[in-house]
Amino acid sequence: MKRLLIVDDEDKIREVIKEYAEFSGYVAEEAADGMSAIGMVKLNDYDLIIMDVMMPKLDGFSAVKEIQKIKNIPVIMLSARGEEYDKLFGFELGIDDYVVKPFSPKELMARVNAVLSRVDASDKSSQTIERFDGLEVNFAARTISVDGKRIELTPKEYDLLFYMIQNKNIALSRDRLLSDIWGYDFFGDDRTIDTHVKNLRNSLGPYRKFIVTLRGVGYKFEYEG
Amino acid sequence: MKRLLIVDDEDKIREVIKEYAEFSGYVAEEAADGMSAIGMVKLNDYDLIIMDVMMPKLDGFSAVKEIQKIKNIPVIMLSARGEEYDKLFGFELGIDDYVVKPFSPKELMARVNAVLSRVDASDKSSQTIERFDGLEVNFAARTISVDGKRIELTPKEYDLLFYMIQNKNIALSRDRLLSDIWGYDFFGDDRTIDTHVKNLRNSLGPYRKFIVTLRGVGYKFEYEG
DNA sequence: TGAGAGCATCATAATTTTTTCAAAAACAAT
DNA sequence: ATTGTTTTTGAAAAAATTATGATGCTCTCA
Repeated sequence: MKRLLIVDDEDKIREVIKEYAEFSGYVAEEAADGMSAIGMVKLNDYDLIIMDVMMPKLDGFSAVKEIQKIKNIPVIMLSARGEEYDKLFGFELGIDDYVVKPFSPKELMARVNAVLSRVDASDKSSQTIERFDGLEVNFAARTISVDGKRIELTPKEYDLLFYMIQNKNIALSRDRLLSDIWGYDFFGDDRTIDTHVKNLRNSLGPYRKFIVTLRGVGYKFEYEG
Repeated sequence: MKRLLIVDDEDKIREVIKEYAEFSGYVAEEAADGMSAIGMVKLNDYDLIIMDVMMPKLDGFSAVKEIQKIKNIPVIMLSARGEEYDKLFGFELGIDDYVVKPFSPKELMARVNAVLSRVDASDKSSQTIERFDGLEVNFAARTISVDGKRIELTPKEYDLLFYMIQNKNIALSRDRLLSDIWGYDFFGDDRTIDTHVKNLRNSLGPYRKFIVTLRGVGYKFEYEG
């Protein structure tokens, strides 16, 4: 569950955003000015801050500046139409996106989702590595390693391996492999697959054994674990 | 190892300061006037600048003003006794301390230590610098340096590099790069990316190796550390 | 308004990958 | 064991992809 901090001096706007944010599955807290936003950031952990530019006491940019000294939190700035800001200036402050008022809550949430997923994606912990004995496959990084050693594959080898793993322990006919990996419009020889399987097996070294030949049918990635 | 830049038009004074600075464990470089100081700041990264007020070509205050536009570096000003300056004016420029000539090198170094430790302490949390071997990337300042040397990138190169780093170790398809960096409404050639990757690689010198080509897919910033 | 920077595009060179094909090997059934 | 069928393999041709260098366009700044 992600927590958002909404900073705007207009109660109504905060309300609208908060409501839609909660509807979208976020937990939302509010601050009415930059000063109290800073205080709240010190006390709590937020995943993202939505911050208005124009506010009494402490404007949005200054608040962001202070906040970034405390914690590194993604920020989306709200600015009124006609207010011109130097995007570069924003970048320096670590601002992730701008949304111009008036905006639709839906659009704002789309931006929130986008920023958060971007952050998540770069978070190492979300890297899904699958392990099959000494064979490690990292889909996101598009890498594999065999007994701890990085192995480079050709594009088709990756495609083939990834596809077979995603369908592990399932018999895969040549037809199916061809149409799913090569595309329905592939115009070539059945036996092309055999060659790629051969190459892939060679690349996998000892773990070639996971790729099983199904005579008369095709192949299968077999692993029970 | 901290690097100092000593800016003074009098050779003798520079010499004395440099000697004592190195004795105190700093790396010290020299500039004889404001102009060349600016040039050196552009090229290299310094942790602190010791700057004389009275200098030919470009006085100390003006030089600091320019330098602060480029990088945020702590400054200690040297001024002759009798020269009256508005301290507030100095504060606005981000000057951290004043030392009045004639000074003892020991006193000056004490001030240097004080300023640097103050900066270190306060800056820890806001440091958005990432290091990849000899490649330093400062997201906030939108600067990079290669083996300690400041490198200028074009806007697109920054965008590309920053995006790739934020998604390091993740395979990035050309589609994704295009839509996330150029924008979903970019209606251009895939191969445009290749050209920018080429430029970026050239800018990164030895660290071009971090940008890996993923044949049939796109690129990836690869760094394990 | 002229110089320079940055960018998109393109043609070509350099490189890698894919496909093809035929011989050898493996297999399954008689 | 023999035979017909299917798979594996190695090598070479063909195709695809990427790197690079050059070009012209646009925008900015002096």
